[in-house]
Amino acid sequence: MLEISFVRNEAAQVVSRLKIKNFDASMLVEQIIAVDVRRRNIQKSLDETLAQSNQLAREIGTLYKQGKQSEADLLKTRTSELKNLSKSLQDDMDACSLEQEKLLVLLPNLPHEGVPAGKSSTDNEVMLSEGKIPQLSENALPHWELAKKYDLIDFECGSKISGAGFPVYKGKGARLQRALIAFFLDEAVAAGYTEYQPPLLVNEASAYATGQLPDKDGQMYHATVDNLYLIPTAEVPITNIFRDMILRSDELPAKCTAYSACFRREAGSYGKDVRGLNRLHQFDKVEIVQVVQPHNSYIVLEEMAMHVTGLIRKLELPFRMLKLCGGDMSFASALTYDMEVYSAAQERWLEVSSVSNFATFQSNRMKLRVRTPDGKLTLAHTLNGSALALPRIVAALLENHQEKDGIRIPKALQPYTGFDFIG
RNA sequence: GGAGAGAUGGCCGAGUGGUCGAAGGCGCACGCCUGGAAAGUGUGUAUACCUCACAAGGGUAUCGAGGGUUCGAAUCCCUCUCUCUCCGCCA
Repeated sequence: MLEISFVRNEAAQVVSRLKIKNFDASMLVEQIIAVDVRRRNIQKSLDETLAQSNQLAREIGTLYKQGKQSEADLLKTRTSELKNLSKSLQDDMDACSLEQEKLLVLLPNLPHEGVPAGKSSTDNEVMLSEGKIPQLSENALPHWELAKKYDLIDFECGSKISGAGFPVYKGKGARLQRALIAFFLDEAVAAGYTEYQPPLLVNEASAYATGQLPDKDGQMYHATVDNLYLIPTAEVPITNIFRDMILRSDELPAKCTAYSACFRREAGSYGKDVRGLNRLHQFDKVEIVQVVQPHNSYIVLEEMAMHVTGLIRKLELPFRMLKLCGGDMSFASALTYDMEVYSAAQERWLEVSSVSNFATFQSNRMKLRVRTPDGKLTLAHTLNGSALALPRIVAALLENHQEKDGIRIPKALQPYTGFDFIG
């Protein structure tokens, strides 16, 4: 959520910068400012009215103490009018604030200056492209066939137990999952992140703070009896650790990492994109999150992106790094890098990580602030990224490293799997 | 799930209707003291919004959240949330 003071003072800038995201904000900004003017006028009258009744109450108190009953009673007659007035003003004020908030959350985050214009994923900028795309033999298999052949993943069994999109990992397949999680966590800890184990179900306030609510309501599983949401990413509980906090500047950067299962309804997805591990309702992911001071958040974004590319490199997978164009960026992001690995048998790029700087967009919603050394309060910047999402990594690992009679495990992973070959 | 106790500022902790945004202590910041430090000592130390130059000054709100009683509530009443203790259940 953008700050109201910013929208008020920089309305033109808000509108022009959101054009990069193909978002026409002119009407919305106009409405917001109109409500803001109304709100401030109401507050002015409300404050005046309350000041009067406070003053009156003080006088009445003094008169009682002096034993001047009748004079006090006389003053009392004046209070009911003020009370009615302040009550109705308060109602107006509440309605106005609510409306303003409702409108304000409809505004996407402003894209960073470096974000290229564009409509869709085809307009993303390739920043980096690395690794050799393997030349597979004629009878190379896609990962879902490999998973079956080597008895690593049972999709049908998962369907029986839960439904499509809930695979059952088995034997070396299950061990590979555990190995990847441990590997990613160890790498993050080595890079200075503190490991967390967050709750997998969160309340409404948390889902709202990171922006899943209200806009992505239908994408989360909702346990309605207890009004809890299954997390779509560990970003939600981890970032919410810092909700309603004022941090000292020496407590930053706060670097957190967490493994979690992630749950996504993926409403509306279908077709070959969802085949095998490409898109699931439940999957595993290690997330990295940073809370930083505003001045260096973009440097930190680069650093986080490098951490992610380092992981992919160690897994010996061909990848590319994209800077997302305005049209392909998420609502809350100011700048996003996507990492894609090449899945050789499917002959397509798969997104395995998305690293974003949200600047103050999340911190404003969740009132996350830093006190700078000179005593001033300012909103912190939040960033996060997948490091990494497992399923597509597994897909690429199986497909790219397949050989005639099995699958080779990259060296970096071998200490974690305990085997170097799946055959 | 049943019974009880509680929730006050960064922390501890006073405060049962009146000028309380809140005593006192700790912590923190700055100053004095000191050769330097400790001790001592003085001052300051919540947040949001409005007014306004994001200054000073002023106003309003906030003592878990929401509602109510009252001229006036941290203090009384109601609802909810959370924490703790005991019992039950349980990986």
